[in-house]
Amino acid sequence: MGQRDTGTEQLIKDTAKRIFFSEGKLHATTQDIADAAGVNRTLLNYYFRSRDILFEQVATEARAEMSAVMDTVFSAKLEFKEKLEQLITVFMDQAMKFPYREMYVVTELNRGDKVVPEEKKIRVKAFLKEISAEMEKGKIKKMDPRQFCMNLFALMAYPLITNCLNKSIYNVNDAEYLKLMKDRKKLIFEMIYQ
Amino acid sequence: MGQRDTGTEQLIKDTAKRIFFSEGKLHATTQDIADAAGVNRTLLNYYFRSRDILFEQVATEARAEMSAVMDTVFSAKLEFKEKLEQLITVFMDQAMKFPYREMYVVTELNRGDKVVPEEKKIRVKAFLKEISAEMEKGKIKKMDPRQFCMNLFALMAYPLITNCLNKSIYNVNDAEYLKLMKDRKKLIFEMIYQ
DNA sequence: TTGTCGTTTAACAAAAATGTTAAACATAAT
DNA sequence: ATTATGTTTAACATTTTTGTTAAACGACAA
Repeated sequence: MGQRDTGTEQLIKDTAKRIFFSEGKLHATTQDIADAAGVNRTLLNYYFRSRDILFEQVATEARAEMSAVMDTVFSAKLEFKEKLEQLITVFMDQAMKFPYREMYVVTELNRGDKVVPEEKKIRVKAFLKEISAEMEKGKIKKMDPRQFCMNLFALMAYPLITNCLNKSIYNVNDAEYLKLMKDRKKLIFEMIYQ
Repeated sequence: MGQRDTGTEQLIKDTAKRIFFSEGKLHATTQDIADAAGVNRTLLNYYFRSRDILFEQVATEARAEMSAVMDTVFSAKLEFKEKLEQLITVFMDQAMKFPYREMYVVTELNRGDKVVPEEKKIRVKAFLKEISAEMEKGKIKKMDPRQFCMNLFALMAYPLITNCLNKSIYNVNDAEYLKLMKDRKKLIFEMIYQ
């Protein structure tokens, strides 16, 4: 029995993710993706049956990837401070590769009336508790731990999404921008942890 | 000569903006917009000639609106502290009305290879200088003033964009979410200004 | 009232995007 | 070499989205 697996299915998904998550071309068509992958568009239907299925699969995997990355950090047996440092490193590296990934998930949610699956909340809840504990210790400023979380992810993700605007407004080139983003890792940590 | 102006042109633009900027339906078609506005789709072509022209006009006006709001604050004759408070109030109110406005601009930029117009940078530059001055005074933590700006706008804009995700992750309803967002105004100020 | 002119509509046309089919191709097993 | 089976392609069909046209409508002025 010939189980050939030429890797085309994966290539298509990876290309779609690159276009959506890295290049931020949220309006890309199946033809755009096929062209970028260097394959016949029919293959998208062959492997995924329909555009909607492909797009949703991409969105589902995006959510899973984000969760996976976060969960490795969340469940690590580390002191809060170290955990936070690692979270920033890991998340920022991801966000620099795929700045628009969350945006894709959000816009796909706004498109239909899909509901985000009721998973992982447990991990988040545990992390929120760790944050509260750290506030009690006076290590971080007291506030609603959810606000702390939102602050953290906002500081990491947003500047990368608005890349093109920032470059224009602040007059920075690609290299300089990359440096600014790298510096942010340390900066963010110092900002939210005293 | 009959200059009637039934307000339809404005209605169409306002509806498009609502769908794009408030509801975050970045994939909306001309038909979607016409339906939402309760007008015949032909009118979109009558008033704007083509979809692309309408969409670009919406994007252009979005940039102008954002600039206008910011400029009123930037050019206000206020002490830095008061200016900052006002900026947060004004921007957050806007962001709560149109959470996806910047996203629309960004995705429209990513779509083609448009360049963002070389305007307003002067105002921003002046504001960056004010920030530097305030750092010298020890009022805010020393850092690249561009980082300070990015922090500020990230903290304000991001949680609203990821609304649907946050509600799910943090298990909050609409009312609670609204309160969290309102509280952020004060919280953000206290976070970046000592 | 009648004609003018901006507005709106429905019907039609064109273009763009997606989906389907059958056949060609390639590789591994027989 | 032949067969079986998964892969790829081109041609075609369908659906969706966008654009055009001519006619209907409605307020206003002459």
